[in-house]
Amino acid sequence: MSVTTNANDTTRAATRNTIQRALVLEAVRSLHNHPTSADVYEVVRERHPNISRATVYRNLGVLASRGDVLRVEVPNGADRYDFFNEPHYHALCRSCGQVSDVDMPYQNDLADQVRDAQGFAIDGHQIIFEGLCPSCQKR
Amino acid sequence: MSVTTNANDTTRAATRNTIQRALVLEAVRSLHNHPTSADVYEVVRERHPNISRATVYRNLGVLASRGDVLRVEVPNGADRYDFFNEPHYHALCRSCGQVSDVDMPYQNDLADQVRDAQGFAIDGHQIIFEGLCPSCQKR
DNA sequence: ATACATGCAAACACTTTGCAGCACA
DNA sequence: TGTGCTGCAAAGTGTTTGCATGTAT
Repeated sequence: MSVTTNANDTTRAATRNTIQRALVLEAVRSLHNHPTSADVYEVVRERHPNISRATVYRNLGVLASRGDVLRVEVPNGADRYDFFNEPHYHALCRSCGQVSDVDMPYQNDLADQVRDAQGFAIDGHQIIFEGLCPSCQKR
Repeated sequence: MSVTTNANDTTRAATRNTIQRALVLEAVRSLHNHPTSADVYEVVRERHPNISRATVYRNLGVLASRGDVLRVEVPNGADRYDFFNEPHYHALCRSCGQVSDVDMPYQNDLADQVRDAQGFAIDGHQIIFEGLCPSCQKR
């Protein structure tokens, strides 16, 4: 019987483990400050100078859709990435745009408090706290 | 005594009431679907064809900072504007990007539940519910 | 009269995409 | 050995800015 490739493994799409992808993942895991794609690019480039921005963007996308990293979509700013993958909330600095994790219980039943969502089928939420980060408070 | 302009009125910066600004405000007030700047531009252009995008952007900024309209900064999408200026929450359609108001009590004391915000001075928050809008549910 | 506002175009920040060649499985 | 991935460049989207001119007050 000729089984072509690995027809049994339907759990994950065929993806390749390239050096670039591994370096991108490693960079996000090592940077605990919600790096932007530009931050990741700079770090990866130290070890792999020829990598292109497009590859970083593409791999951040792949890793995020796999759940290996968390994409934090910041209003009016570059996306940021988080090595921490449990659902949680973020604080955004109004002044410098820095993002931090916020330690607060996850509100699993928040949508229950919604009285009317104009017919939307709500399946998730995010909370972004706004304020000033420690260093911007001092200025 | 020569009082130059209106030196007594220190409450508001000197702004001019231009046709363009009035039309932008009117457009946001008439569009109850959280228009983007592009939507506003299109509407204003019907009556004032020569208006430039830059003027629309500048006026939306002025009106938002005055509090005449509410700017809704959507992650990964164009800013949207709301004629409704009380604090409230929004729902974002994952599929088409449409934004709707959500009827839910405003959580004035939400920040009290934060155990640790890494030293951030939190002064506000936003909640964005995510899901599918009515028309995208049917597809 | 003067300074804020406009229109235009260019620049900007961030991200995606088309394509030819490369390399992992 | 094939197709997923890469690097490059170009294009795309949304927004801001420099500058000369215009206009509300």
